[in-house]
Amino acid sequence: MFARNGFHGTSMNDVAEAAGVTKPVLYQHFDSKQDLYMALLDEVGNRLLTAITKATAGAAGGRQQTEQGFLAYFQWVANDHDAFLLLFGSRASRDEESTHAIRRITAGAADAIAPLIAANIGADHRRTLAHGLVGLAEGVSRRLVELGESFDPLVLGKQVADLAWAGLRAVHD
Amino acid sequence: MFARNGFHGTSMNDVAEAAGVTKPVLYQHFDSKQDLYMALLDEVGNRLLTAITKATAGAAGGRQQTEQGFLAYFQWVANDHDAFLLLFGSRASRDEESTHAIRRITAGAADAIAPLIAANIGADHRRTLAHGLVGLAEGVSRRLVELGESFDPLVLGKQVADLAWAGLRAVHD
DNA sequence: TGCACTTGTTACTCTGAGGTAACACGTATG
DNA sequence: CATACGTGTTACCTCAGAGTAACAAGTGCA
Repeated sequence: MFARNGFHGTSMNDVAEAAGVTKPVLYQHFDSKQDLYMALLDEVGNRLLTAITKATAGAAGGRQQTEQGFLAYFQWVANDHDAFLLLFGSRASRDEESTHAIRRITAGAADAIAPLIAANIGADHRRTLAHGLVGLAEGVSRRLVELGESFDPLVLGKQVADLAWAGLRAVHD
Repeated sequence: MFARNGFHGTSMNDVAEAAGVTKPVLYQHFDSKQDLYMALLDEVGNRLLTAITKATAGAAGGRQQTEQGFLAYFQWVANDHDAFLLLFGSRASRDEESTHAIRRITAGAADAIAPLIAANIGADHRRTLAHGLVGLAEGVSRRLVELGESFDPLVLGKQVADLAWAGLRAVHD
């Protein structure tokens, strides 16, 4: 519900009805709407980070890691469009608290990417580009998900990794 | 106000107060809060699109266009952080209508980028990568703006254009 | 001076939705 | 059978905030 209609577009009654219960039941498990939303963000975000971390850890060499990392990302998206929309969709409205939660996720993804970037540039420059590559995957995914198109993560991962890897080899201070 | 606190985090009283008037005055100019918000999105978005279009039109050759395009983007961001946050910040909550408005902007930016991509790939693949590059610039900017860091658009544009251009030369079907 | 018009303000209505109090129903336990 | 408890529901309270009605105050024109 949150993924598709946003935080403010989803009432606790909506959530309760979708869960097949009534509102007070929700409040037995979560202190507030915000609390429920945060739990959801954390859950979904951690799944993404875990997938990426595992994928890059299990690959040898920068190029392999790049491909596996993007592959894991796009598999995560393809596997659960709603999860992507919840974190990165345009409906995801955020207050102070959830903004931090999302920032933690993107920063985590960037941290996984940063080491892949040529070492002959400054740390700050590298972090900046790392966040750019996270945005690259996000931009690609948003278009496909919001248009409702299905896609092959294998193909997409390869295509985007090609661009990213070649780009990363070219950067310098 | 909308850029910093989001649509739902900003009341019409807030807007009115910031404008030095009272609420009914706003309703003499705009039919509804939504109407005001949409006018703002359109205004700001068109400024971005115009800047990019002009920049790429005035450049000769793909590489030049790439650099000038990203430069224009980052100049727009550096010049008005709030404008960026309004369209792409994490606080930007969006209903159906504003989502379309934003999509029009990103699609417009992608359209300006798409022709730069090597022609030996399918049109769909090209559009996908174009949206990815828009996301690239967005990801880079979001980090810098939300961290409140100031930056030099000239340097940043060059760095990102280097990555993008090298990446674009490497893509194939 | 007096009337119409523009432009603003104060003070109100009303609805959506978050959150809660009180109550009903099924099930283990003495 | 009766009591206590867990788990759910209905029905309510409350309040922020969008939108409006009624009213004040300055300004051009006869």
